[in-house]
Amino acid sequence: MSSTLKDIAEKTGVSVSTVSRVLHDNSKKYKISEETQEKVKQAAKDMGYRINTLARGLRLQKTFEIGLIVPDIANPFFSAVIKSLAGELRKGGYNFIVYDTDEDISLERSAIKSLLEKRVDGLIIASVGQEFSHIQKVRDANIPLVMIDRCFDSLDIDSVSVDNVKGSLFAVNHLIKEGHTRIAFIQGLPGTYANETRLQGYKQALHDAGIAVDEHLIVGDDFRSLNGYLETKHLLKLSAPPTAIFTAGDLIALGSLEACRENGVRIPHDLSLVTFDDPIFTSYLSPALTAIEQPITKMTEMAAAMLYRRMRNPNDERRKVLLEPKLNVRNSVARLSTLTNITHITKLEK
Amino acid sequence: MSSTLKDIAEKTGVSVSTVSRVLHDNSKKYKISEETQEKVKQAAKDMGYRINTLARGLRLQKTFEIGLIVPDIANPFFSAVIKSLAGELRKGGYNFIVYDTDEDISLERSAIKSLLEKRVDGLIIASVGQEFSHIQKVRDANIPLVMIDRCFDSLDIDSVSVDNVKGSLFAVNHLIKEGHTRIAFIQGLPGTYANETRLQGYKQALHDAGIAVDEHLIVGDDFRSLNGYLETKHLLKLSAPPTAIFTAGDLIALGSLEACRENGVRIPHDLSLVTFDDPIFTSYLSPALTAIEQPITKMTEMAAAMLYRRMRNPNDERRKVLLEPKLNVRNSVARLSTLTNITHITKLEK
DNA sequence: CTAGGTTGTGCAAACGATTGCATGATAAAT
DNA sequence: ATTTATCATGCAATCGTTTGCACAACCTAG
Repeated sequence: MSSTLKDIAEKTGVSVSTVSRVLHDNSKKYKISEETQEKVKQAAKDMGYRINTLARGLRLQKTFEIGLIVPDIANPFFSAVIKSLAGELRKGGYNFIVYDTDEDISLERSAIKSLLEKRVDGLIIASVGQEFSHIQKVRDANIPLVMIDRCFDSLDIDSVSVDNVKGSLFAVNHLIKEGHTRIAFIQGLPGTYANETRLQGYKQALHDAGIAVDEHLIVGDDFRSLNGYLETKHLLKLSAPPTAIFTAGDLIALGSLEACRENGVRIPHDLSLVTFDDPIFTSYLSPALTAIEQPITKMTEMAAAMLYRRMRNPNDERRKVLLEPKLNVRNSVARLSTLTNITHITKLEK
Repeated sequence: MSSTLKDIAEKTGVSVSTVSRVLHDNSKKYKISEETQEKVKQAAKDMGYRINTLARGLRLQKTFEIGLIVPDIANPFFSAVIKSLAGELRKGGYNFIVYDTDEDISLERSAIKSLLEKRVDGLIIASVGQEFSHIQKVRDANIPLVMIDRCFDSLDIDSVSVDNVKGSLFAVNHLIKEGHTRIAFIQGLPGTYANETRLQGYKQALHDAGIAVDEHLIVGDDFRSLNGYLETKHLLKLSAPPTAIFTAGDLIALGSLEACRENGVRIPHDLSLVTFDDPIFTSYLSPALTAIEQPITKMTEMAAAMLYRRMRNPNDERRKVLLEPKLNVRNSVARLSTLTNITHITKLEK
């Protein structure tokens, strides 16, 4: 179907080299005559020439492809990241290939393997977390790599993420300021960077306010909505239920909302809710959720910039960037007086 | 860094062919001795061998990659489609590469170009719509191709999409049954398959019920949320505003919700709302939205199956599959009596 | 008239893998 | 002892591009 340089060379009676230079070089460097250029270009058009990037990549040892690995494409946060990154990389002349690991570390490993086999020029990874030997290998193989959103403190790798500790502090302090003391935390996947740092911020906020951490109020094990649903049901059944819940991610919050609605628990009247992440729909929820927003555009701009830098200078010192999160106050948190707190508890115990 | 077959051959003292056969063939066919196999495999592991898919693809004229093109990754509907398709294709031994066209036909063209240059084995396209000469070219070049969600009636190409006309009928009939007659339609991008078919269903439902189509109630030009916001504001200002709005997509509905909230219009009390698409969060919105659900899993299963079939038998007759949509009734539609209708209008005119 | 420069083009190797067709070495059969 | 299978492996071409080097033809300056 698709013709090759050789086909065009035969048709026009010049050599393959010349055709290549006309079509892909800035052919001035080789001073091809106008006449030849025209002839070749015309033939290329007529014959529907289409460069073969496999051959080119093989020869050049460069593919102009960046690999991108995320834990969950369907998570609005990550789909926003992908979209934004796509634009960013296109500007730089790069294409990219996305892999979704479904929060599964073994899929993450095989995604990395696939991408390296494709000889991508660089990698941007939002890792599942938990474990990083496979990522260290990429680093050691000197393949340009930037971690985004999820990273490893103990690993010397370029990374850009939001200051999760600070985000949790914003969220929990807000709740405390509104009079809450029994604040539950529904976690995401334990052992992951995002989760551990968010948990750390949660604990620190309580600690700073002189509130004891109650381990019964720290629940959950997954960033998906089912986890939020189940754990909220569980929390509501506690003999001393929380007056507020802080969720580690947007999907968890959705699950939590569903559980509340099923149980007739009104937010914020009966229970306050704050969540990490702030996708487009939070402000349309019932009620509009108070949430921690991450600066996605800034994140992807920085990630792309860092990757370019690393591709140019493989041996610069590595950097870890922490960006500032933002608290968006909406209508899911109620001010708590001791009185309403008590009636609230009694009501739930019915 | 990464070693090649040649490196391993030199190290182990056998030929490149043998190494290749051990590592990639089911090496029984060539009866390589156990001893050699062990030696080669060990060396491969030691030297960190990693196949070069560029070289392999070049030689085999097959890449095991499928290209996927969607109009908007960040649209929950499409991110669900991508996710689902990823799993489906993985099962078949294929990887895939996604391009986001941002609802821009020129980006769609260049996405196709890129993917063909990468020599993907097949293409799945959710086209922006509007125009299809570039798609016809793919077809004519005999590259396996399936259209998903968005397709062209006049083009003989495998496609799978939901029955949009029927979806609109479900939605609008539901509104009519609840007593609505002034029903507005906020469109997506005009000229696209999804939009035109949904519009057609809208008109047909009104027609079947003997309600005249009022062109003033057909507004909008884009599938994004800003469109929903602006057009809703516009509709609310009409001297005879609608009692119900049907939106052509989920993001439009979000924008519509925002406009209503800003204007103090309560849903469903003051205005009823139904939308096409039913992403995870619709049931958590305020109020939970009555929506038309598309069978995403079935769509992607069929798309993958059709693509495999086309890759095997390039000349089978082409098929167009229409899947059944589903109406999910929630709380965004109110039953309308003439009386409330009037008070409603008066209120809005304040 | 010759040394040296410019212009326009081609040769051939290289990138890394695959595979049909030998081939040489044993083993089995006549 | 000779033919015939079977086994294990190697040779070399091929996929489509890129690019350093060579070279022929012409021009220019001394």
